[in-house]
Amino acid sequence: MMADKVRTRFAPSPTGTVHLGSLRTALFAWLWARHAEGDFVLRIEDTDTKRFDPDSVAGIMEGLRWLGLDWDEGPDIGGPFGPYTQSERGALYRDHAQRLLSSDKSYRCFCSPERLQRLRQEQRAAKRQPQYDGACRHLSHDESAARAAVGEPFTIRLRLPAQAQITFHDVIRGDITVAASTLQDPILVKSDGMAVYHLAAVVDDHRMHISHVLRGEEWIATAPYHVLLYEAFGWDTPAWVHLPVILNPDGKGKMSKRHQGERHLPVNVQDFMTAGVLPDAMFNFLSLLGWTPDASKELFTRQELIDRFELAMISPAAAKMPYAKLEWMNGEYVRRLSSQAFRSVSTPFLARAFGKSETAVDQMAGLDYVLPEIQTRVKTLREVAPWLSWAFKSAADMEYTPIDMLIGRQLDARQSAETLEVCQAMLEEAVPFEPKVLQALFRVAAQEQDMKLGSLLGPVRGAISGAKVSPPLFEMMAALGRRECQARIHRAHTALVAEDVARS
RNA sequence: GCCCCCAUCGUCUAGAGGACUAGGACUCAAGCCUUUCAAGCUUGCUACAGGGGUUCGAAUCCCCUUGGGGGCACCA
Repeated sequence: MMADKVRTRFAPSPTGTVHLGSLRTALFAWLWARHAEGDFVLRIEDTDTKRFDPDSVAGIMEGLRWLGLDWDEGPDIGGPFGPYTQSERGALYRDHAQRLLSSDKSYRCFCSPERLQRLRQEQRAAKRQPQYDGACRHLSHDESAARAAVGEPFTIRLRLPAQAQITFHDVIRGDITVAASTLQDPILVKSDGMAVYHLAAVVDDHRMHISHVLRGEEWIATAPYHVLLYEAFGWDTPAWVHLPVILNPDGKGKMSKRHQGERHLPVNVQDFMTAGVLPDAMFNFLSLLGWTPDASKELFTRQELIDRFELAMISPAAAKMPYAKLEWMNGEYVRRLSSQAFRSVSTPFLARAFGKSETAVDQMAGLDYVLPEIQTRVKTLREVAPWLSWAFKSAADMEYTPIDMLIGRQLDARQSAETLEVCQAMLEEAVPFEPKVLQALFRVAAQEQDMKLGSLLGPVRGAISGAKVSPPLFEMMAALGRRECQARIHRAHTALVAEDVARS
């Protein structure tokens, strides 16, 4: 046995993408390994061939890398205790099952799935706990061996020892005691010869020297089987750490997509990636979901989180996923980005939103005027594009409907048109065509017209952006350039005049 | 139905018997700032699920009730 080195693992089954709850489990396991300068292992649990999705392994790795969780051993990089994919470890499990069989700690069960299902139904109907009735428990060695030799299909079940109750220690919750009467001899090996999770996970965790098993609390109910298996093999158990589940925002059940309806709240790692959540923000946010390193603050660097992480400080209570807080935190991280960094992380989102190549977006020099302004206005990167739709159009594409967007506060259509005329005339004077110069000019104009700056700017904002709400005007204008601004104002003016005629 | 886990503001949480007139953050509301919308700053609202114990003293320990969650597969 190795020294008491901390070794944790993340052991997803490749049946889809990484779910929020799994991601948090992976993060905590990683934090604990890094905190203790131990190892973090990635293991793929694909013993269920029916549900296996070959593409999902890549997705899992992509998600972990995105969050910044690197693994020291895993299917792609190997390691001293490989292979790290359970489907490649079948012989090992069969060998261990055999050991249990020879020592009579397990037995062959010839019951068909149909019989078992019927049994469960009857028990449920009788309001009793669905449980294996132990039909094959006392088969003689000879009969068992003979039936197997003839080729009759069988599973292997663990023979639970006779004891009143089983107690194990959970790092977060303390001792948990379960009455043995609620347990049944669990299947270890399926009739196709493949190990079931319980066997595979226990054998692997032991062989891979996992010191702390972090997993969701949905595993508490089956933990006694694992403890009993360790006992049957004569091995020391790892420390058990059952993390609380993450609930839907409405508190109804575990986080899942089906509960979100039309709202499409992000649930899988990829959802958060496409929503434009920053990995650093997600890392910070997820760390604080169930754990508080310091009650007086919310924003922590990765290193601070690693340094302070403590398993025993994790809350045992399930939490409803606080999306609003994630958004807020992501906004904090967005605002802390340098202008350059913000531009580069936004580029892919802009390219996708406007159907352009990233290079094309990169070449739009004018964006540098407005992007820093947008940086304070978004919480996620996906929100950047809607602030910039005006930048990806030409004057000819501008549509001013409803027309109100061109009408200034306390002005009518005619007055708004006149305002545009004044501004139009002014644009030639703006040299260079920069936000500061434009601002100075417009302030003077507002004074001369005896108008509030806001009123004067209203129609121009509409003309330039095609909306009543937009990024700061002068930055937009500088981004577009003099010619384009003139063209838009002209077009808007025409629309206003037409409106004025229609109204009178 | 049975077993297990959990329970502080609307939400995420601090709190490990006295430092609690229960702290922070998000959300929400108001004000300031202001070029629309944000951001920023200031202020405000709101909680120990209920009932019994233990104790000089309980949000903190115990029990019951209630509520919520998880589990009860040849899935993980």
